[in-house]
Amino acid sequence: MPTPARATPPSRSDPALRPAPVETAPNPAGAGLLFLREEQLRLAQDMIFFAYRDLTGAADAVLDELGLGRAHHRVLHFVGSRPELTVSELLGLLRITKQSLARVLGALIARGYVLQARGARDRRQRRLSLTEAGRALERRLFEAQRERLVAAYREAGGPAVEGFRRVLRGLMETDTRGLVEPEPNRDARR
Amino acid sequence: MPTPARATPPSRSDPALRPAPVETAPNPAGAGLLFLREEQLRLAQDMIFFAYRDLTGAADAVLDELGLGRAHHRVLHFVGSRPELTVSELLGLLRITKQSLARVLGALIARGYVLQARGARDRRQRRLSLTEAGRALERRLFEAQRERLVAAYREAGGPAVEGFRRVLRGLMETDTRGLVEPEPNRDARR
DNA sequence: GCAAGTAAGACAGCTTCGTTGACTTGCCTC
DNA sequence: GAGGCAAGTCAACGAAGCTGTCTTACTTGC
Repeated sequence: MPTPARATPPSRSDPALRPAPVETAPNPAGAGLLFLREEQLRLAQDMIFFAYRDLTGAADAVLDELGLGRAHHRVLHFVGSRPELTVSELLGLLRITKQSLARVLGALIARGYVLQARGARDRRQRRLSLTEAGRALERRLFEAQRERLVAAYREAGGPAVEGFRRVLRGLMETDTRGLVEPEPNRDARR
Repeated sequence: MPTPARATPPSRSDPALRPAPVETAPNPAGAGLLFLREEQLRLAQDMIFFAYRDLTGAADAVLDELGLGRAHHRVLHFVGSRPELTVSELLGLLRITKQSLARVLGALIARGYVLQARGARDRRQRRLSLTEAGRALERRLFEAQRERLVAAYREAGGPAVEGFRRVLRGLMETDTRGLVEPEPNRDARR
């Protein structure tokens, strides 16, 4: 889902913009172990889009101020939470090409937000980490989103959060799920 | 969160790329009506990113085949589920500028996927809808994502889905929530 | 009936962020 | 020492955002 953009809504007014009800047989009679009517799935698509759009958008003010883009934010986010990350690991997380990353990462290094250090075991690698300024910026960006996250979790309540995680986990590709496991049976080597 | 991109992961290998544990006081003792430790929130950010990235990516094969992009998909999606949508309503949903939309929408009209018709009550408006070809394409795109959605919902189970919705709803801006209400107390006028 | 405001679209130009392919350098592993 | 992987670089391109200004057609309110 391409990044929802950053325009100020030209007409935010009042819209009664709910999705039209789908004209299907009203619950295919017996089909429903789970209410997987198409309309439900489409609603999920909408909600994921809106949530992503708005959570993302919450950090824009900070980014604009510094002349950075959302791509920079993503890099700061991942480098921040996974210090010693290598370039190719980062590429795999973001799922973009080396060239796309190079521009963004280069800018962050040039501005003194990110550090590179040759890997100790494998000196071809560049292990990435945040500088002090990088940590500070990442924190500002995080804070900008934090309120929204906290409010959503708190309003929804504990069991809802548990369900939220379960579903999101199922939406991810199987080989990515290991990155967000609750139980940290981590082993030493990378 | 800018659109996750469409590159083939250059090195998808094996990474033990979990986020590093945050060194904080291990659960601020009594603070937790809800486990809102920072680490939990960061995990949510990761999961939302990955889920969005992968759900979005599921439709790419179809889009590539037709030389369309994710922006086209978003337009087809919203026009498909909200027939008679006006241009400014669509702008409000996508949160992009008129010019950005014009390019994408223009392409879809030129290729015969989307129709415009002057509004009956207000003839300045152009109400959008899908042509037969547009409906067919939108369906193909939907099917490409459906499997993933169904699997996630089914694995997670009913209560989890309910929680998933509650949290997503809380992440959205308040004035967008009305668009995804379960109870349709819709009124006639738009 | 006219003025003001709104919906849509067009033109011009820019930026960000994605893409490809080819090539180099350094380093590890066998 | 050969082969292969990690990283970086150059060149060129394309998609999809953004800005601001302007026109046209239409509605609405006075």
